[in-house]
Amino acid sequence: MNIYDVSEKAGVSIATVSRVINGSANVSSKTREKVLAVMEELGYTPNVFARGLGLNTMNTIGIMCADSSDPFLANAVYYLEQNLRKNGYDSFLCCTGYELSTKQNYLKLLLSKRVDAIILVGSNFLEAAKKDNQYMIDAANEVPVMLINGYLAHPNIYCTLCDDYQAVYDGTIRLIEAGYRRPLFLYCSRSYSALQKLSGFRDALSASGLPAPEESVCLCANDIAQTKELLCSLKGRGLVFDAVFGAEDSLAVGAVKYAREQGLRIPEEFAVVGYNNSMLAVCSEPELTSIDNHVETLSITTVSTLMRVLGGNDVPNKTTISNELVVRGTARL
Amino acid sequence: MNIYDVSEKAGVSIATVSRVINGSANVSSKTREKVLAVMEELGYTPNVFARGLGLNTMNTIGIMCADSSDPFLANAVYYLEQNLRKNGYDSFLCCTGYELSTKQNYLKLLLSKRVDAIILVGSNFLEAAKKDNQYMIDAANEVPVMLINGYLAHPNIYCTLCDDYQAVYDGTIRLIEAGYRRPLFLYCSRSYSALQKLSGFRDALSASGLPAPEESVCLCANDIAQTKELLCSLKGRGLVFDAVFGAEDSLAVGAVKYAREQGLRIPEEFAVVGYNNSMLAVCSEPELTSIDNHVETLSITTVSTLMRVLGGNDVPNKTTISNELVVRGTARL
DNA sequence: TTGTATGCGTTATCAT
DNA sequence: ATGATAACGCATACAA
Repeated sequence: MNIYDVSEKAGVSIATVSRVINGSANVSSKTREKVLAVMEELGYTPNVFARGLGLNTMNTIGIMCADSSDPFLANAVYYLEQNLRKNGYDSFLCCTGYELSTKQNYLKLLLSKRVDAIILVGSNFLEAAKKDNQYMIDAANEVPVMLINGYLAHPNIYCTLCDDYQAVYDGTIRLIEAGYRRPLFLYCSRSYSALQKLSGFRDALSASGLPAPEESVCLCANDIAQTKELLCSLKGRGLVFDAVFGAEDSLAVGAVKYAREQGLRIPEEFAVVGYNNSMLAVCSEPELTSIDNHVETLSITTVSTLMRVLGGNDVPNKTTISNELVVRGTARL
Repeated sequence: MNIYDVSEKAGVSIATVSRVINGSANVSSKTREKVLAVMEELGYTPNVFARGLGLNTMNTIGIMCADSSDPFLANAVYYLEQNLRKNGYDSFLCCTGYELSTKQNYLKLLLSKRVDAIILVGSNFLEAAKKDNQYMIDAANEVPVMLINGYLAHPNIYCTLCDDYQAVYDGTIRLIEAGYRRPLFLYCSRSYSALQKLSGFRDALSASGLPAPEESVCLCANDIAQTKELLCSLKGRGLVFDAVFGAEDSLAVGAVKYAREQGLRIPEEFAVVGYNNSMLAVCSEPELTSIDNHVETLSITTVSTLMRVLGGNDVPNKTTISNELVVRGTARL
């Protein structure tokens, strides 16, 4: 079943059938209807490979994310897929894990599949060492590369980020102003985004004239139970803190569990702020005060930016979305 | 940059280059190495479209799920993608939403992309009306269709499910034996899986000789806060219940919040059991006793079954995985 | 408005 | 073991 079958049955040439398929104006409406009728009758579908061979595109976007079961990434993937489809693009999904070499391989693989663009979701794609980001630059030489929550200045790389630095800075200031003088910052990755948050926290301490000892920030595992244990042991070792700002909601939930175990009243004696405003925030008891980074907006913006890029428009390389502090029970700010 | 460039530079014909690419045995090792060297030097990558045109496949599997941000589905998608890739297949992701016509369209779209098989994740793809499942049967006439958590008896449709009926049946029995004589079942969808769970609950009540009035099961929204409200209003209307079995963890969390608001002690006065053993389970306070449906096993089994099908093996149409009750704080069973 | 002929980059068949 | 050449199904430049 191919274009020849249709053309034969419709009594026209394959060129005409092709024109109908591609909505060319140069077809008489009578011919068009005849052809459409035959296509319908035969249940004809153009062969995407033959089509791709000529056009060298299959209207497909490669999406890479480290782990699509992470709630933030899962949401992003969902919104991306939906919006890409609205624009007539399909999505090739790649869950790369967190290892550099794997990411590099998968990116090459996507390119070899002739995707029209690549979207990298999550700041974990940005490596600390500059040369380790070369693979993204190489990719950008072939197709547009979109970064969600990461920033890399290079032609044909377009970044959409939420202002993590500012969000944590502002949130920390509000914690301090609310009377929590010894906030502790927890994070669980050295990604671009995590480091931004970290800076925001440190700068807020400085700006408030509070001491910012090394112990006021702590790297930990992205796990509720382990976070609780960590906090217990920190407390056991004499560290004093009256609030926890988690770089992820899961860390914040761990802090809530810690407070409960220690018999600390939330939010009177102990405050907790999370990040992402995920389902965990409303699951927690009390519910988490958390920063919403507007995943949906982030995703929609990325797609619309990409569409403009593919349309040949001139587009800014960096778009920043502001976050929002959602106040709930763990911190009345 | 194509196969001709390579053949020219290597001083062989394109046929030989093609043989090298495809690992044909009929190439002298000397020639092979020469060609490989040239390919490496030129950074040559075969054109997937031309390849697809000849082979009529691109080693791609279509994955459909209603909403990749649902934790259960997100996990499944993640494991599927990983395992498919291990087997040399790429994944086309489609988030279809819950509307029938949309699902039908997306399935057709995947077929038109010439995927080698389709995996439908989640029992929400099975409609109550038999004729509404015809679209899957149509698809099965073209490529293997894999169902995760759904059952449809038809050639070329392969189902992998966890035994939801048995899991809920057993769990309910254990609740009753532990002394909770008035369990309430909450569910939030009419999917195949949800109905299985419902039957399990009802049968457990009967088997225990307990009355099973219509009010002992309740359809509600998949939302923590709304579930809590619903339970409060049920209680207000005089319904008596001392345990809640939620068809999803989120419903169970809602029940925990309800108990807290009512001042009921968990698990002494009030027990809660969830389903999926998701992150919500350990986030909740107390942590949820929940049924683990082994998403990873489910996904791995699906992929390995698919590989056997694609390999031309004879494969059973239905594989059932048993679940496991994970006991935590909300019900000491 | 319509048809003819060619190219797209492979794989596969057939010779050699 | 290797090479020449015909599909594969479509889009498109060009001709009519």
